[in-house]
Amino acid sequence: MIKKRFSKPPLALRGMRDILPKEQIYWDKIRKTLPKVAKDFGFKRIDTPLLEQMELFKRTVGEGTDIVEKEMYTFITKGKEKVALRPEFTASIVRAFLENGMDRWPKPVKIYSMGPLFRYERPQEGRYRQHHQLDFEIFGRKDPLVDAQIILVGAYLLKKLGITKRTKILISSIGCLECRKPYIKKLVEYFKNHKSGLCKDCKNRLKKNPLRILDCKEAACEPITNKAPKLIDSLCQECHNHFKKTLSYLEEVNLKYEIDPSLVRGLDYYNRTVFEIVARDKEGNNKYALLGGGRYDGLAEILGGKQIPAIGFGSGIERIVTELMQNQKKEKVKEKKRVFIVGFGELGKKKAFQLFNDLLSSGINLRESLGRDSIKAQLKVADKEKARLALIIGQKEALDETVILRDMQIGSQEIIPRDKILKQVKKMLRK
RNA sequence: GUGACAGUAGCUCAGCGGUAGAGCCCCGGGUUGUGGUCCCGGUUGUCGUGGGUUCAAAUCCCAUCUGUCACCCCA
Repeated sequence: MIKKRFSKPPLALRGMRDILPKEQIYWDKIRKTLPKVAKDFGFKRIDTPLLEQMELFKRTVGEGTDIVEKEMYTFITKGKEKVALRPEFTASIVRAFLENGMDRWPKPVKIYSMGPLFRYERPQEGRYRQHHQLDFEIFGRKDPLVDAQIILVGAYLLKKLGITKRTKILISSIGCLECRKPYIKKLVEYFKNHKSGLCKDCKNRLKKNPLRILDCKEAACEPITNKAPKLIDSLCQECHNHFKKTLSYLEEVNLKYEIDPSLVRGLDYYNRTVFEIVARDKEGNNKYALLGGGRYDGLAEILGGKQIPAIGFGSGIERIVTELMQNQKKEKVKEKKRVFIVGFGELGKKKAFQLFNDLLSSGINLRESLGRDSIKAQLKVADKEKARLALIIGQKEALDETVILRDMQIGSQEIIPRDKILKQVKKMLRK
């Protein structure tokens, strides 16, 4: 018979990975923290389908862009419908918002979600085709206090996760369409005048995506981008005030921020406040964004609803996990007080199995390896599992209704009557 | 989508035309029923996949897939 190992089929699963138990402990921490943070701020959970009509994202992202044409995970179903694996949360959530009449809910409507997102990209570290994000959105309020509040949610979340140390809040405003259009004209003009000094990519961006030039990392471009007109300085009066107020609210809750005019959102539906919380390395350089978001007052309208002001952020879970793993020294201190059950011989195994069952709801952290025969092999596993105590039952103990209680640290042991064992174990563990 | 490099045991890797290897992990044992150290033994591979060159390919060539890095892009 030919043994053929089943492995991930090629092509279709490029950029997909398995998340193993070792990493899951950090995911658990996020899964546990998220609802608590949500509750503290009054956010309710929503889950939307992984699949949406391709049209939804085409409309929100804008047709003809790289995002739609080469980076969206799209396919055609048996029923010949064009669908896309969701590339982001916001569009799906706004769709759900409109479809479920949430604009009639008491405002503000605060919802959060967490789950996989997909992009059809060439994978590299930290950029998988399936990745995961958590997401917070507030609908129905255009007050700048809400802008500050959503940033506070992000900062609070990171704090609860224990990764405040090397983070920084970056904030900017990209204004509204009215301030942006003339600004982009001005910007393009400026870059055209300095075109010779720009790097090759930026010359390209000049036509396609002039805003991106602003955060080009090429040394050659830096002096030019530094002196480029800033969107922040071209805001209309209303947007300017909104930004000022947002900043002052941040100060009220002691959030330190840095204004970063190079913050750009790739999508048109964003307006006014944009922000990121970035992780920094030991030297203080920005490594990558842990979360990022912004205001999108126009998105609901794009999807055929009425105008609904909204703001939110998303956060890449893989990156948070990376951060958590780096702080891991602190995490793993807690050593579990484990109790290991050993049974051997036919009768001993039976009684040990029974003891295991009896202790299940006692709150004791139990382990066993009763599938092994020898007492030696079982104690070996007990040692590997760092058990504090071992409860041993062989033929003799089974008949006498007793249990050997062995202290794995000292190596001492005593014989305890079966009906006193729970009490004795608890007593020993308290020490 | 473009370019560079890589893929050999569960993991880290050596071998680079002539019988497929090491360390770690895993499993078992070191006489009656006791772990950590030590000692002994064992399992594991279509050498990523397909084709070609050759008497002979893990080794050379081509294609392909996957990964890593950089670019494009970054919701």
